[in-house]
Amino acid sequence: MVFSANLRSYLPLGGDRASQGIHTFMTSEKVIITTPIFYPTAEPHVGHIYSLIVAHLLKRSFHKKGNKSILVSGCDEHGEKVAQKALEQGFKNPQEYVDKLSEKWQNTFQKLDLSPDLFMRTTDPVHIQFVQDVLTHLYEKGDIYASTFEGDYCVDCEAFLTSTEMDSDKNCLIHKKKTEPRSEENYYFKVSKYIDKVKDLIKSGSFIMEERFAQDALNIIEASPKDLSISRPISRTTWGVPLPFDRNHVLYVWVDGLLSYISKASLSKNDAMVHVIGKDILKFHAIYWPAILFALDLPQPKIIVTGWILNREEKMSKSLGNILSSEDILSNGGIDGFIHHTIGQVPFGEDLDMTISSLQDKYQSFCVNGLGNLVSRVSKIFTEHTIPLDHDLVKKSLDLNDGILENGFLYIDYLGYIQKILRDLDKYLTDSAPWKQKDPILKQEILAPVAGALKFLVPSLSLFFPAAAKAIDDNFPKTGNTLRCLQHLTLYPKLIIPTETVTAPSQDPSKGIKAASPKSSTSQTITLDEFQKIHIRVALVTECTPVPDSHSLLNLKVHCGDPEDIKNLFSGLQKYVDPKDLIGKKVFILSNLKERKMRFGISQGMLLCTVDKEDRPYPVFPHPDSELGSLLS
RNA sequence: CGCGGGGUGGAGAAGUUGGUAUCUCGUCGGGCUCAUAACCCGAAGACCGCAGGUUCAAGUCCUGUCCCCGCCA
Repeated sequence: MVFSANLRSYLPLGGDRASQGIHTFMTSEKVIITTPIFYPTAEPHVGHIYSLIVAHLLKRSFHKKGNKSILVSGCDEHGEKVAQKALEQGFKNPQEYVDKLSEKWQNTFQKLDLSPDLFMRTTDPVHIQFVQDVLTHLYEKGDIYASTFEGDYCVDCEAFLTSTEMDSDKNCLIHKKKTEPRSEENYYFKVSKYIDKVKDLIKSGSFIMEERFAQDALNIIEASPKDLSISRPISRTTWGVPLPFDRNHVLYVWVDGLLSYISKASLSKNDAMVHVIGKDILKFHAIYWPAILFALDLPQPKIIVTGWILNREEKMSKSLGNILSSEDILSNGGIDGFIHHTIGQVPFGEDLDMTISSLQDKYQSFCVNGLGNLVSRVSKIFTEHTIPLDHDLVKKSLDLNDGILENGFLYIDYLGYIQKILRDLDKYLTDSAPWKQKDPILKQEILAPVAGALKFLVPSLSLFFPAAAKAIDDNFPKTGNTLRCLQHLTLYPKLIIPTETVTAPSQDPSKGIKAASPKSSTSQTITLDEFQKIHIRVALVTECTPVPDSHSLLNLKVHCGDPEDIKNLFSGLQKYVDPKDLIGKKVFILSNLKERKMRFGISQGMLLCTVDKEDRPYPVFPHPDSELGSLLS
């Protein structure tokens, strides 16, 4: 792919063509990293969180390379629509409304542990003063002029319509009403004065990450009006920053929003800037924003365009009801699974599919079964040893931190490489079988390189999973060449999925289901037919003994009314139930479960239990009068 | 013919300058029992959208064609 080389040229990961981009950052006083500022009336969803994740990842990368940085995110609180919503919701004034909303956004970020260094609100007096200073400056410079806009206005939309929003007779497609020609006085920013500079910037290749978006941007320039309308008359809305030179107008929200990147983070000539944006807002960041920065004689940013997160291949939108929220992330494994799902799955700029079950999947396979389980098995038996730094596994981990990051790895590759090392460690453990080793010294020697490798992976891991990395680091304290292990560490709890997924949703070939709303996908329904395939019967326990060599299993012999037809069952109840208490009891078993060979024998069914808060199992007992063999129905 | 992206095992994706089709998940079989029902090994499964062409050789280059998606506030 073309963009790979391009991407390397300015990400802090380094690479062949790194010189220009990296140089900018390495010599800069600080790097301002931004996400888009969000529209507060929306519910925070995975798309917003994706851009925050990328921004945080960049910040940690810059930090690793020794750059100072400040992460800016926030809410875009002005504009006609916000004012309108505030009114609808019965707020006295828009300010009260946005106060409430932005608090909600800040709380969400905090809950996800993704708070920015600077949470911008465009209603902040400092920001407003800055914006007005900028406007005054541009006005005095002659870059802003007044002009009359003529167009087709729909009274019900309260907006000028474009040709696609009207039929051939200039009727509004939404309201089916004739539009009226209207003219409105507006102020314009002279984009045209700087457009050649902007084009050159785009063509330089060090501005926008992927060539295809650069090409997009150039196409958009050709198709756009020469100058940008930056004001709205107060007859339409008063909820915005007043133009300092004409109090009958307020500033267009987009300009207000763009300036929030620097109004409090204070961009100086020696600073650098990276904007993480979605591809839908390319126009403002790739054309108007650089033009404004040129006009202000400030340094130009780099732009990282992220793709969309799609749910069943539809762009997420409220109307489709297929938005995955921050709550969905938290209740399906949390942020680390999400990070692996996004950063580890597609390069920046590509779209990716995400559903509740894919979120669960990523969390379960990478976090729980991968990293979490590895840490668990090592920390269970490892106590204390010197680290052999010459071991291959340890060397790989060290290399990853010292060299490979500088060597043109993309994040997606980098994360993949970490995963590869984790697999190597699992394989090493299986092959060298330290649990078979009776001599504690030799056992420690086998385990030492794995613990060491984990320890040295910490800086790499912390790029992506700072909390988990810290937990590992703390659990394996190092003094001199000695590594200790404090406790058996469970990094990621196993995901408890509230309802049984009877059929794997990912296999579902029906394409009609578009709105995989959180609600419907957590309470998946099955048909009666499907339920009737499940045979849950009353059975009598005839024998019950602990399984030798097992610390958790009980071996049960049961029958469903015919004493000749004995079924062999295993159940992990040893720690919780006295075997004698079960003998002679009626229980529920899943009787048509496929036979499965286990280490201790053949399992021909499943004893049904429920669990308490601690996951402690309790067998379920039928009514004493229940007939043996009768079906639960 | 508006611009752009895409069609590769059941799912999601790699596949730079043409040279043995790769990875993750899932499925099946085996191993292991330290670990969170986990981990390790192996296997099955792809007419690379379709049709032509260039070439000793095409997922990759060319032409045509069908389908999906985004943008044109």
